[in-house]
Amino acid sequence: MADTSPIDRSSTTDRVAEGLRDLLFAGDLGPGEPLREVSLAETFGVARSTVREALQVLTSEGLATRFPHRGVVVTELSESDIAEIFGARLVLESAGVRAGATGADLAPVTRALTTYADAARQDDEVRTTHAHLEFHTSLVALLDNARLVASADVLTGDLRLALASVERAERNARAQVATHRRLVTLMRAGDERGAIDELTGHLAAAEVSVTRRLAASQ
Amino acid sequence: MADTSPIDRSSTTDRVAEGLRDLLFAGDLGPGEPLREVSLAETFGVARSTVREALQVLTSEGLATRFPHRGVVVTELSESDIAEIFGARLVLESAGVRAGATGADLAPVTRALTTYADAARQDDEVRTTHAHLEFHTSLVALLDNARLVASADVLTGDLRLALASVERAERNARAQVATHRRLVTLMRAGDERGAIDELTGHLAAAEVSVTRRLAASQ
DNA sequence: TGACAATGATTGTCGGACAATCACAGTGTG
DNA sequence: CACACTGTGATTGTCCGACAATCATTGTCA
Repeated sequence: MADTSPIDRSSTTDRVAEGLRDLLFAGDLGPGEPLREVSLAETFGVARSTVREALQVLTSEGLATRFPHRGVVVTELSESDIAEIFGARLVLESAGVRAGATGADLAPVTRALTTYADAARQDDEVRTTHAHLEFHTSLVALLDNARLVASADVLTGDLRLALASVERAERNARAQVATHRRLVTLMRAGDERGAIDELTGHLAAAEVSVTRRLAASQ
Repeated sequence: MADTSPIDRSSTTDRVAEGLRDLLFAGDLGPGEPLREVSLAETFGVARSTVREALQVLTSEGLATRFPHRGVVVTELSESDIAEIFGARLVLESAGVRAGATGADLAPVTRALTTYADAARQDDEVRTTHAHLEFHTSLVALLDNARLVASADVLTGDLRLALASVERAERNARAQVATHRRLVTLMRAGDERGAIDELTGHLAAAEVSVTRRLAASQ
């Protein structure tokens, strides 16, 4: 349990937070489920104060929500939350696409696209989803702005959380990849308008897909 | 000290965090200054664990920075940090301006502009600065997306922090107001391109101003 | 001068304690 | 029977004290 790796620079709090993130993303803890301090302290073998700090980290990332005097629960996303997340992503990613269509170095994006395509070809759902999100992050990264990338990461984290509890069937993975490849091509050609349109369409489609799946899971 | 207001729903941690924010924004605690847990606990009359939680809040807001085993210090912004902040603001606010130029209700923006102009007319520097930042936030608010507004708030918070230690001479307040008024006019006219250009120019000018002042303060 | 050890300050984590608050079940009353 | 009230247990919010680990600094010695 206490894996004291060669050089473990991370604090106990960080490790607990990481462990909790894993649980959430794996779907072991579904939205709305309470995160009790004492019980978590026991399972992780740490003090309650440490768990509290870890929970505060998760809360500041939006993965968990604190209700005063009632505890912390796994964040539940409403339909309007989903809409907000996709709206925010559109703002950030389209700004990245604009930069990409007007000169920014596209190498990182093409690299992300390649790994995405590879994962999809191998029908590895987990890796595919991850690579997909990585690709979108790479769009924001075109802006060369760590703060914006961090914001984008928070958004995708929230999404992963919402989707963890839902069966992640993305049968048309190949078609998805083609869409993204088209986006990159448009950027490379400097077609700003076209690239933005492609992105907008893709995100809109993804939003309805996510919303529908989420609604179905209740 | 313990002002038990009529209905005080806030936790001790929240109050300490708020107190710390006040100290930072007032410039009482300059960038780089350490925030010692025990000493803060004594001055606020609370336990060290409570201070730790408050410090974690400040840290997650970017106002403070934690160096493992060495403590928390007031965040110091480098020149590249400033550039990043303004870059991020441009992304968020120009998206808001786009929305404003294509139909979004401009009432909140005009209201913010009015209070800004009032403050500037009265030569109230503190209020003027605050209203100025409020105006820019209102641009992002046009997107009707709480997550993006929160991100914008963090950015302006970082800026306020950087400027707190610098003498806040904004002698040309009237000219500034005129710039913003022009921006609103362009939005109202639906001149997307023009409004974006106006915003871009304004932010660029502000960036050099801030950078210069910050460099001079060393 | 420069490597090294001793020292003091501070953080990271632990454990326990207790009041305040919440959720809920049981009780009594109209 | 509906409804307000009260008691009870669980949980959080906050406090306190403790101690090892780490860092910064100072003093020592080759």
